[in-house]
Amino acid sequence: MHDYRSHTCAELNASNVGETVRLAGWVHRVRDHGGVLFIDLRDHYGMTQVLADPDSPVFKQVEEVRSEWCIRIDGEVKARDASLVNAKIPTGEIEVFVRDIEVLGASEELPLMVFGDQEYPEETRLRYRFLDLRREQMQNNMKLRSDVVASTRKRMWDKEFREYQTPIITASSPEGARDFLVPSRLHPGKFYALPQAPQQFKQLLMVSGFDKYFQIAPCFRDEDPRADRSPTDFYQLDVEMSFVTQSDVFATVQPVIQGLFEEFGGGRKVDSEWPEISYRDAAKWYGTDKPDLRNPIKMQDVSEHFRGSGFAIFAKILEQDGTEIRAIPAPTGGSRKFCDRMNAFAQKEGLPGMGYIFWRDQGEGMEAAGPLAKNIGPERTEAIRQQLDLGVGDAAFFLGGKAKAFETVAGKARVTIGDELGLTDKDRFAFAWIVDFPIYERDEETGKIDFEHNPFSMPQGGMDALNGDPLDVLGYQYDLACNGYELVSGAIRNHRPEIMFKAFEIAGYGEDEVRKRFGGMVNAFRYGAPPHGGCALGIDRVVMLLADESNIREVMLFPMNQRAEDLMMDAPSEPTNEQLRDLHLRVLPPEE
RNA sequence: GCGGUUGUAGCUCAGCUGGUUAGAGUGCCGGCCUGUCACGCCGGAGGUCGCGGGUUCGAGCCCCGUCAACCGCGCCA
Repeated sequence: MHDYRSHTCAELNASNVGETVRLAGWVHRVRDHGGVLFIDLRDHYGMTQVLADPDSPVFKQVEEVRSEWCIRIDGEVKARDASLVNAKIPTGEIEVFVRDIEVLGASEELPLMVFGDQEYPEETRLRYRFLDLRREQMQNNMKLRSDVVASTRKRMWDKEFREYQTPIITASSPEGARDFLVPSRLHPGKFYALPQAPQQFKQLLMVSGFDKYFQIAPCFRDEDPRADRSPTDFYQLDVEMSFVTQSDVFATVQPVIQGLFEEFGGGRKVDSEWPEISYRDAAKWYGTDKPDLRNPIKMQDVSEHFRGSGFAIFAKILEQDGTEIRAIPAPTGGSRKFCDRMNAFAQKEGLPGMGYIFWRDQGEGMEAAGPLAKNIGPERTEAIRQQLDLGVGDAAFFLGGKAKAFETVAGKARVTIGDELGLTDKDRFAFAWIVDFPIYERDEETGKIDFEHNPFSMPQGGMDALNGDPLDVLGYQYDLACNGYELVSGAIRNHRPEIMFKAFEIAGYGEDEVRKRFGGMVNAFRYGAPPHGGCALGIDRVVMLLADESNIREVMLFPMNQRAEDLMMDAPSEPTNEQLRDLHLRVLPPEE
C-alpha cells in the first residue's frame, strides 16, 4: 500500500464496499457521540466520512484529533444504511471504519476556521492565507483561475499566436505608473526596473517579425491599490499583432474573451454583440469610460429645456460657457421617497444635490411632480418627458454645470439607480469597445497639454492630424468595458518615428528625451517597423467577474494588503547591512 | 497625501442616555452520549474594550491625539 493514500477523499463509492483503503487529508469536522465518532476527512478533491467506535484498535487516538489536523487513516469501506446516506457529497453512500491512524501534522487552535462560511477580516485572512486557501470558496477560485489561464493559452494558440517570455529585470519605462526599482550590484548607483507591462518588448517583437505574440505576463506597478486593483503585481494576457487595423484586433480578441466567459461563466448570459462606443459618447451617456451596459439607463443632454427657464439655478449655470444640464432617466423610479434618497446620494458624493421630476397618475391623467417641474412649467416638463421617453411611474434626475465636474458622480448615480430599481440584469456579461480616445488632454490647472492615455498610440489621421488642434486628435486607442470594469486596454501603435517625435513634441518632450526614455523602441523603428497593434487583458479581473467576486484579492493566491505589505511573508522587510553594501546603497531615515 | 468606516474573548459580533461583576455564538479544555453529517446536553477557562491622554463621583460608550485594517479620492501609459 502507498505510504499515504490509496484513494482521494472524493473517490470512494458503493463499488468499493468491503475494500481496505488508506486515506489522507485534513480533519474538516469532528462529531463525537461518545460511543461512535465521525470525522469528515477532506482533501483537495472532496470529503469522506470516516468513523470509529470502541471496536477500533485506535479509538482512543481518533478521539484526540481536532479540526485541521492532517492525518492518514486505514480502514474498511462500509456501505451506509439507506437512511444514513448523505446526498450532499459524492461519497455519501459509504463511510470508512478506521482501523489505523497516523497524525501527519497536528494543528494548534486556529485563527480562522476552514469549516463554514464565516467571514474574517482581511488582515487575519492574509496573515494566515495558507489556511484561508483551504476554504472551499478559495480552492474553487484558484482552480477557476488556473483553468482560465490554461484555456486562454489554448485559445491563443488555436489562433496561431505563440507565447514568448520577455524580461522581468529590465529598464525603467517612465511613461506611466511608478516603477519598482531594482538596484544593480555590478553598476553602483544604477537601477533596473520591473516592467509595468511588456509594452516595449512586444512592440520590438513585432519589429523582429514574430507577427503574433501573446504572453500571460506579470506586470509591476508601484501604485496604491483599489478593490479591483492589486498593488505591486498582477497578470495580463498581453497580445500584439503585425499588419493589423483596430478592427482586426477586435475580431481576434472577441472570440477569445467571449469563449472564456461562455466556458466559465456558469450559464450566465454572454453578449455576442459588442458595440463600439466613442470615449465622448461613453462619458455623455454613462459618465465613465468603463460603463456597465447591463444597466439600460442612458443619460442625455437636456440643456435646451432649461435655458432661460424658471429654474434659476440651471438657467444661470447655462449662461456660462461649456456648461450643460444632463438628465438621468430612471424608469420605475417615480416616487418621492426614491427621488429623495437619490438626491441624498448625490449630496453624499459632494454635489449640491440632484434635481428631479417624477410622473404619477393623478386621476384624470399624468402629473409631473417635484420642485423642478413647478419651476420650469408644464410645457418644458412635457418636452423633457418626451425626449427621455418616460411615463407614469418613472422619474428623471438632473445635474448641471461643466461636464467634467459632475460626470463622475452622474455615472455613479446611474449605477445606483439601476441597481436600486432592479434594472441591471446581474446574470449577464455585457461588453463594449470604448474607442476614439483623445490622445491629449489639457491640465486644468497648468493649461499644459499632455498625453491623455499613453504615448504609443497612432493618432487617427497620422501626421496631418498632429498639425491641427491637439485636443481634437483621436487615437487608435481602445478599451473593452465589461459590467463596469475595464477588462482590456490596447491600441494600434505609432510605429513611425517622425510621427512619434511630433506626438511627443506636442506634449512638450524633445527628441533627446524621447530617445532617452524609449530609446530601445524608437531606435528599432528606424529599421523597417511594421504597422502593429494589440492589447492587454486583465486576467485577475476576468477571474473576478467569472467568480462573481468584487475584490481582486479573492482571486489571487497571496495578495498584498492595502498598504502593499505581505503580512504572511513579512514583506517588505529590512535588508541586511551586507546586502546594502553589495548594492552600494545607504538608507536614509524617514523624513520629519 | 486626503476622506469615510471599523477596532470589545483564539475567531465572528452585541453592548441602550455614561452607572453594579463587559455578554452571545463559535472555537478551546473537562464530563455525558453508538448514527451524526452545522450532532446534542452539562460545566470550565479565556478580556490591556487598538494605544495614549482628557472630561466625570464614575468611561467600552463623551472629547483630543495616535496606530492599524478596509473602502474611496489623488494616483493607476
